[in-house]
Amino acid sequence: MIPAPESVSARLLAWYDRHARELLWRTGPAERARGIRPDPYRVWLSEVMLQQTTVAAVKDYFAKFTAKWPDVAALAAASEEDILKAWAGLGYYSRARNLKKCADAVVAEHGGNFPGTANALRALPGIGDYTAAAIAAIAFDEPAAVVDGNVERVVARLFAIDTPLPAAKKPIRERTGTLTPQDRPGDFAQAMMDLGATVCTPKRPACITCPLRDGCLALKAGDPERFPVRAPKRARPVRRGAAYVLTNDDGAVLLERRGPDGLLAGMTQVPTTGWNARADGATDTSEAPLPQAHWTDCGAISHVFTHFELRLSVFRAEGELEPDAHQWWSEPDAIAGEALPTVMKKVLVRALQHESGNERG
DNA sequence: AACTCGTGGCC
DNA sequence: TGGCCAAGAGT
Repeated sequence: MIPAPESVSARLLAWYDRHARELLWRTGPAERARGIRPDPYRVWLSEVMLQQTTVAAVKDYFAKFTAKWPDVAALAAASEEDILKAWAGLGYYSRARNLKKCADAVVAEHGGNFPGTANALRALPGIGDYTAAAIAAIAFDEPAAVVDGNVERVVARLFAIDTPLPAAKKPIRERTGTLTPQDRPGDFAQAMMDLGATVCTPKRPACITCPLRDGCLALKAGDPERFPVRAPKRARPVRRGAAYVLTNDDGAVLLERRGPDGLLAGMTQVPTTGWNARADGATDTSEAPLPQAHWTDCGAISHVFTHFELRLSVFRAEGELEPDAHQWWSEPDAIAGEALPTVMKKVLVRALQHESGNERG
């Protein structure tokens, strides 16, 4: 006997009314009671930031972005470079580039207002099936099936779906569609995600407090943690290369902008060997800028990307050179504002620590 | 369908 | 410690 849809949505919404998390981008219960809809711009911005990213990591970035760019027109007026600088550290940088493209499209093609249907939203850059459904449901009350990782887990358990992901995505979406109510679809979606984040967790789910425990087939089977079943993952290879931290007499660091495609596209880095996901680079100073300088070995840093681990040998030297077209000297006060991904911050910290260590020694 | 694309927190 | 995985999208 499968759980009845009306019972699931009613119990879940009642639970949400008591346990909803208060988040910057949500409207509170009082506003919802008065029929005040959340701002589609803020819903969109939060949903893009939350793609594969935790609530805790997003909070400060969301506050910074909405203070700096309070509406979609302001964001469209900003440069991609400034958006990448503000996004630095949050990861998945194609999201930031698509954010700019999407803001431009909303202004140019939709008169500065987000379209109000999942179908139209789906056509915008950086908005896929999940984000289109989430914006449509939360901001526009469309009963779209909102399926993220939380919902996949909740629904796979509720119906004891043992088909491994990603093959299970289609049946899970269909089940979610049957559960989604015509009334309060946005609250239903957010309730499913809150439930997955706080009760129906990947490890040690708190089934004793779950509003859906009566109908849950995974709990009935005695092992809710077994769901969702996932296909085995591939091994993560180690790649190697070298990074070169060159400073001049003013203490400025030589930086450069990465190309427009691939890993960390458009972001800032110190000069490095040509490491990528498929080929190692040299781990010595053979590819360093200003090769005649005295390069000091500062040791290595390690950084884990989604599908490979990168170990970079860090070298440091002092000297002057004329930056080429995509390079510049970044003064000490400017470095914090550069679009430096975390892996490059590790490189700079390693070079700096090594310098202070030498001074002590 | 399979692969690329970041980062941080958790146990 | 290292594997897991988090409000996925694009190709």
